Amino acid sequence: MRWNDIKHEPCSIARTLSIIGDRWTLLILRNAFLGMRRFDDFQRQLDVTRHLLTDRLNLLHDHGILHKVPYQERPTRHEYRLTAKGKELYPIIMTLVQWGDKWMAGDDGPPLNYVDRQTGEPLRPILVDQNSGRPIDIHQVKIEPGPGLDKALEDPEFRRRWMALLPS
Amino acid sequence: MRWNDIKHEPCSIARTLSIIGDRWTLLILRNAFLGMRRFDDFQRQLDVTRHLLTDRLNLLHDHGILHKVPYQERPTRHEYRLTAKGKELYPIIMTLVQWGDKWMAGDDGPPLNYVDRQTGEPLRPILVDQNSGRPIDIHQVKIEPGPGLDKALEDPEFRRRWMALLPS
DNA sequence: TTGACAAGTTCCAAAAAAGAACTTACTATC
DNA sequence: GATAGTAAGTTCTTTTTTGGAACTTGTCAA
Repeated sequence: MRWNDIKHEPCSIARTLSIIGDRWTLLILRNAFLGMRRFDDFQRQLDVTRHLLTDRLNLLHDHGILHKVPYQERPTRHEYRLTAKGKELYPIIMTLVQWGDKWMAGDDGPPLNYVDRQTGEPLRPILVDQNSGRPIDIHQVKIEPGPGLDKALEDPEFRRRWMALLPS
Repeated sequence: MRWNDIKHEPCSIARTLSIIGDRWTLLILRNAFLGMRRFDDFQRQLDVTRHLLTDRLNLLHDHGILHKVPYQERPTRHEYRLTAKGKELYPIIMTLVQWGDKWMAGDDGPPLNYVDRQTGEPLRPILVDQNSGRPIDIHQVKIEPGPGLDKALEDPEFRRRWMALLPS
């Protein structure tokens, strides 16, 4: 499968990764969540080529994850800010942080602490089910066909590849 | 910055992405979380080259995210199973699913439903703070220097790039 | 008028991924 | 015991993506 095809996969993970699943986009978003807004700041922090950065910022803009707010005319310069859609990526960032803090921090411990702005207490993010309030446990989760599946499975190619994974 | 350098960044997100941040690894893990274990099954489902798949499975194995369990001798064949460390990536997968279900599902709705195995109720994952039980809100989170930061900032190169982002 | 800057764009070289054929170490079958 | 089949790779070549450096545009500032 080509990378450019995965946005058509009948899978929310694949579709999400088709936008943010490349090497740099989540790091751009990390910086955005830390308050960064300007092209040059991203460029200096990430030390990637302007070419690549232009491409990724435009991609995030095209997908409505960042929007451009002019901060100067003649020439027009934009800030890149998170949209509501973009801000909802925060749980993804936080779960990445949490796993990294636990498994990738060196002997010195994690480089940044995430604390509650009001209480100053360290945050311990945990994924729970909104209905029951119980932590989501992998063994507790069951996959069922959803409304968007039937259409996708009309394509025999998809059926061939997905059959093994799908709930019967 | 080169991709191969990001594992040395003083940032848990960057370090985590140095393992799972490429185009295919999270899709491999998605399949693993759906119960997939064998090389050929991954290969058929993802339709990537064996070369790439070998590389990624070895990488996940090297990092202790998958472990190999022989299911046959002569020749030895292995199953790739999630370790405890690997299973803890589940919240990342679930938050990706959730964002994708909301923002990337077509008109037909999401392709798969995630339900509670016991009750059959749809799961609504939400990230909360384990202490307070309150949903993690981006405006509620404050970044503070952590124990691993000082060592990293001894490198003037890191300081140059990170200064703008760090809490004062 | 000259220099600098922000945000790109163009061009070329280097790295990564794709595709196909080949290899190894078996098992099963005729 | 020759032949075919299979799982998991490996090697080789082509294509795609990324990186690096130089160039462009529109503007401000000295």
